[in-house]
Amino acid sequence: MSELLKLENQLCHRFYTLSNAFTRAYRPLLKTLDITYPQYVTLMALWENDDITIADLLEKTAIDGGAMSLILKKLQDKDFLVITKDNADKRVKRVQLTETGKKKKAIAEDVPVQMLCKLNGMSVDESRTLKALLDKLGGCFENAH
Amino acid sequence: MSELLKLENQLCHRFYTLSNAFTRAYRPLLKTLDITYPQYVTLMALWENDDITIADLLEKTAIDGGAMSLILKKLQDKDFLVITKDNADKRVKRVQLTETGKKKKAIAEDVPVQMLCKLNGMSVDESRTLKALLDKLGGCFENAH
DNA sequence: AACAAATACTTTGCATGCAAATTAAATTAA
DNA sequence: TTAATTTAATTTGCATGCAAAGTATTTGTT
Repeated sequence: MSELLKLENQLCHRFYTLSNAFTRAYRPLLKTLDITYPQYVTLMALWENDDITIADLLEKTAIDGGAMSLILKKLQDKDFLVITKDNADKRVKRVQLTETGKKKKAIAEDVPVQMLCKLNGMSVDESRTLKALLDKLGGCFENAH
Repeated sequence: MSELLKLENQLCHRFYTLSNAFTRAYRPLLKTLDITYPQYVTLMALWENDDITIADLLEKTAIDGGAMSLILKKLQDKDFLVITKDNADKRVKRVQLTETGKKKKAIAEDVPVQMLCKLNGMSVDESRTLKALLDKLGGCFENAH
C-alpha cells in the first residue's frame, strides 16, 4: 500500500476539510448580517480600507475575479456598498462602503469573538505557531496564480 | 481599528486561500488522469478501500453528499468505477473500481511526489508539526456537520 | 497619429459545497 | 401488522472557484 496516496497523509485534504468546516462554522454567525463567507471577507477588506479599486480588493481577499463581480453586485443590492467609475481611468471601478455598510462593522465585531469561542481547543500559542506555518506554506504557492 | 476584524489576523482566510491554492496546484498534476481534485480524493479513498458504500465514501472523504452523486457519475462515465446496488439493503449502493480504475493508481502515484516538490520550502519536521496542529483544529469542528 | 499590446472588469461554462426537499427502503413503535 | 420514524441517496436552488473568452480603455510602439 503506497503511503503517499493514503488520504490521511495528505496535507491538501486537511485544508480541503478545514476550509469547508470554517465556511460552515461561519454560516450561522453571518446569518444576522445576511451575508456569505466570501462576502464577509470582502467586507473585512473594505472595513480596513474603504474606497479601493476592485483590483485592490482581489489582491487583498484572494477571491476570484469572476466571483467578485457577482459578490459586489449582491453587496450593492443589500446596500452595503456602491460601485463607482473612476474618472481618471474609465477601466477602473472603485468600491465604497455606504453608511449602512460602515455601521454593519459594529455588528460584525462580534463574529470573530464567537468564532474564537468555537476554537477554544487551541491555545494562543498553538494558534500563533499554526499561523506562522500556514504563512510559510502559502509562500510555496506564490506566483502560482 | 479592531484587530479582530483584520483580514491578516484571520485563521479562516488562510485556510480559504491555501485550500484554493492546493486545488489550483493539483489541477495540472491531475490533467493526465483527466480528473478534478474532489474526484482525485474520491479515488484515493477507493484505492485504499475498494468496494465500499457511498456512505463510507462520504465519511472518509468529507465530500458533500449531493456533490458525491455527481462525482461518482462522472467517474463511472470515465470508466474508473461502477456503482452497484446492494441486494441485502436496497437503499445502499456500493462503489467498485474497474480494472481501468485500479490501473490508474500506478499513474497517480506520481501526483503526491510532484506535489511534495512544489512544497519543498517546508521541512519534514514543519510538515509534521503542521499536520498535528491541523488535526487538533479539526477536532474543534467535530459534530459540527 | 495609427496600430499593437497590456489592463481592468465582466461574462460564460463547468464543477463543486451546502442546505433543504424528495424518494425509496428498512426499522421501530404502537 | 400497520403506521411513524429513520436511513441512504438523489435532486434542486443558490453561491462560489476557476479557466477562458469577450469588452472597453489605456498605454506603448513606430
